[in-house]
Amino acid sequence: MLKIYNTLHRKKQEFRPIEPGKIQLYVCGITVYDYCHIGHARVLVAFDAITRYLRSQNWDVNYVRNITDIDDKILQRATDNNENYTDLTARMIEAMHEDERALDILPPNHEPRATGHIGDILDMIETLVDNHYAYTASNGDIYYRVKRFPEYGKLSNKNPDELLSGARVDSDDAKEDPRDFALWKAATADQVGWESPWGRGRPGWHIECSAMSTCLLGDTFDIHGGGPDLLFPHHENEIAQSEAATGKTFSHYWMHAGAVRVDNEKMSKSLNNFFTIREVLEKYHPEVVRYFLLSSHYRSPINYSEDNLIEARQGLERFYFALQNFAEVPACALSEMTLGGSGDDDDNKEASYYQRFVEAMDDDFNTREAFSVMYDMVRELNTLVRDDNAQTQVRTQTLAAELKALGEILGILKANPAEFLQGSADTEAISSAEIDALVAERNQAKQDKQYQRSDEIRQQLAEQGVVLEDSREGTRWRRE
RNA sequence: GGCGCGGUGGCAGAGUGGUCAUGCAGCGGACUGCAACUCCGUUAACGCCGGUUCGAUUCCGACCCGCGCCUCCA
Repeated sequence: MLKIYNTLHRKKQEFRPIEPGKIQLYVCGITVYDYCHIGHARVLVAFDAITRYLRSQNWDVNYVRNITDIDDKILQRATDNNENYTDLTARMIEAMHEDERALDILPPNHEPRATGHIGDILDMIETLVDNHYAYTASNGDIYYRVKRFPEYGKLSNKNPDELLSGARVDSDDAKEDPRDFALWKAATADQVGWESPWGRGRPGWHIECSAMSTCLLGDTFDIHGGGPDLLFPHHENEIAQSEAATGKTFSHYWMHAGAVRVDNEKMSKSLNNFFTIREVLEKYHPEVVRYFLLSSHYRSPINYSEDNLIEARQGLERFYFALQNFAEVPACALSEMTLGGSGDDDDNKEASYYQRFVEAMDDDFNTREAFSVMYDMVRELNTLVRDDNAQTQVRTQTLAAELKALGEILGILKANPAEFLQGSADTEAISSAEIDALVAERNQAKQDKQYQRSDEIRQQLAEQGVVLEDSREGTRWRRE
């Protein structure tokens, strides 16, 4: 039974789909005015693992993740760069897609753009105006009338009256009420804008998500997700807009990822202490980044630091150490996964590794718990490999296949083990060819019982961060 | 001030009313020409104070500390 923590009710709830077997999922995507950072990566990776898992359990997931490609920050940045805003967004969208491919993030089913849905946005605003949930202000902007939506604050658990007295809301003279927010902003002829019944203008920040989600998923859908800082006001405003416009419940479940911190400090645009995905990937293998992001629960705060990334790499290496004993790991269908931890096939009382994995993931996507099941598999696998014999060969192969199949659900263990452990040569001081040559020389020395020379070479390579491992099959090496 | 989250062994990080998380690191042993990998064993934790209970890290209450949101940010 799948359980999901629902921000709306602040508790874990059994998941009940609107339509059996189907999940309509909307996740707030990126406002494309800059490169994606590690906080974006967390949301992307979390929902990537979640959708992969749900699909593995035969849910028909319709995953929509939008791109906000018109917004004040975009216009500001384009002005600063002295370029057309569409050139800026096109470049950033391309960069975002590169980052996603690098992290092995599967594309969503739909990736709507705000500028592609201006008509839907205007339709929704018109409905809101007609129903007095919105009004035209003296400055030509159209604002949402928060006072008319009594449930305002239900997602972020805020009292509307207290929001009114909250001094930090800037009181704009044009607004009836300081809590009101813009649905449409008037634009002059020389500014970016679209024609509308209320004159030329552009959409406000929150309306595009209401319009696009309704357009693609219907008035009511199953799950709405996003980053932690979108909870208020963005998601609260989405609810206000959509539920006022349709008169129906907007989303049944709300999921929010935890914040990413950097060296134990809040990461934010204003503190300018954020790392872009491309910066991070220059230093760490994409799977290390994925593993790091999935090694704590998706709702917990997570701390981006050198130490934690190194630890993540070491954790991932344990999987690859086990897998490198196989020339090729066969594929394994999830329906065929039956192996349990006892090592005894007749023992049906013990839950299989796969059952335990599913149980962990069904519990609000507990990826860390899922990893611990996989580590149990690693231990058994290593033991089987060490005590290699004819009786256990089938189980060994099957276990390796199952491990890899589970890794695939989380988007890891897809690399070639040797390549993963050897690292990428172009960023390293010593080339693979040089290493191979030294290894060959050392093996000759070993054969000649010239152990002093052999140790010299080991030492020399160790200083360059290369570790040698002798085995029956020969010497293999990896970069630390 | 309002709302919310959390404090677990050296670090990271799950979980549970009563023998095990897990990973990294440490220690002892096996393996190895030496190592690495691996395996076996092992050390070590549940912020503080009360309460409920036969028994609480786990439930309840108070307290202390940290963090987030309330303003653009995933």
